[in-house]
Amino acid sequence: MSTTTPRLRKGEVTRRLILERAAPVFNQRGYAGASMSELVEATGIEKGGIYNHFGSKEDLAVEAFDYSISLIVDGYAAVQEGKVGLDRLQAIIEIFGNWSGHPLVAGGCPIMNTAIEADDTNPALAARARAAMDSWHRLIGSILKDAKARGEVDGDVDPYELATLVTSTLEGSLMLTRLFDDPAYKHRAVASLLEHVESLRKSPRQRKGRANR
Amino acid sequence: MSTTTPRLRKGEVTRRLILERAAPVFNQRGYAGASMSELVEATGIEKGGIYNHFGSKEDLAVEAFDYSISLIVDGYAAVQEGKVGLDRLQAIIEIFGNWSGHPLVAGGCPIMNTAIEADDTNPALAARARAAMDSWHRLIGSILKDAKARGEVDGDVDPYELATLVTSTLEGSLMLTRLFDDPAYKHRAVASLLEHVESLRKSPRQRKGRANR
DNA sequence: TCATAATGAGACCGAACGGTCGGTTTTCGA
DNA sequence: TCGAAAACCGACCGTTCGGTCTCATTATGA
Repeated sequence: MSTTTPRLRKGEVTRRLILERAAPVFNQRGYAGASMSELVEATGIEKGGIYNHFGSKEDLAVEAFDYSISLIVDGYAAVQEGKVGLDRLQAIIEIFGNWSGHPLVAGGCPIMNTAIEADDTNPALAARARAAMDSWHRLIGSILKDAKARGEVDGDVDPYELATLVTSTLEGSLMLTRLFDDPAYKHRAVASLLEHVESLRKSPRQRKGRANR
Repeated sequence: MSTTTPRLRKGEVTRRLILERAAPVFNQRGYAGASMSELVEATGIEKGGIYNHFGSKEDLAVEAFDYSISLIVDGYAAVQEGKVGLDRLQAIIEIFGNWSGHPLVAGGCPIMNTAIEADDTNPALAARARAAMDSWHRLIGSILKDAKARGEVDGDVDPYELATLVTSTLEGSLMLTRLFDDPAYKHRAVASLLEHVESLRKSPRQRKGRANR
């Protein structure tokens, strides 16, 4: 009616609702561990209704994964707003240890969960996980490039090295935190990474290049 | 008769064979992803034979996990032989990046795989994963304690911090390496950790105690 | 308004699931 | 050597799996 009718088809609304509700189920129980009957219960949509929108359980899982990733992308985009250079990276690292109470999607990092389950079993899901991880690494790479352009860090800091270190440490610590249900693991990793990133900053007297290794 | 006859019962041989062959199946396909028919195929033992030795699929999975862990414990014990102090830790970190060709058990780290899959779905398996991770952390802690006793590192280096950092980074990088099928991720993490551990060593002129901070 | 396309419910399908069990074969101590 | 115990097989069980299909109902554009 009144202004701004997005004119959303009914079916499209249902489709999105299914994705919203299926995403955490897949993320918590895994692809093989999540059954259609669980998905029916979680979505409130009967099986025929679900299959009206998605061709197969795998199709649904792939789209649900992409939906989860979109939440994460948005979330990490938000925390960088108004920051520049290395501050952006540090903001990302910091927030990683802080959505404990309100995780972006229940069940831990969907990229890691999917990577671990799908690498030997589900090529389609593994490919999406690779794509998501690639984009995450590009984000870190671009931040580092930005920081270099601003003269915050030396040019010889390797973006691959940094992205690998940050990602590995954060993901690994999240695994530990979830396994032991103790955020301390995550906090330790965050502290260590923040320190590491801080150490990359050129101090004024380091201008001459890196003498130490 | 003679003290504990080695005389291995036939059934015990079969039982161990089942565990040996089931372990990589569970590790690669996950608990939910591995079906009894796959296990029958992998072990060469019919279903009735398997259930003759294990009460349920879950029992088998738990014992197979413990078997995988025993391989890992033995493997990491071997690489420390003849080393002392921080060298032990560095040997562990180095070897982590080097069983690429001959992994201890196919499908990646069983602790991480199990932690990721089981934390929200299978309390029994999650508990075993916690126990295994605990023991791993204690190993790192004891190495650090040893290194402190030998005067290699300062007393205020926190063992929890170090164990978390090493474990997180190694596990996370293994996940990346498997996701992209590229050992470079693992190698970068190993290099970074070796450097970090090296930096913990007291240089001779640091003997007086830590004046800074 | 009304024809019709879109949507959703739920009964239904064959296959595969984890698990059981009676019967046969193998093992091994006496 | 022999017989009881151990080990093993594979048909079979009820259940649940992912997926299909028909048929009301609802939404929508002309």
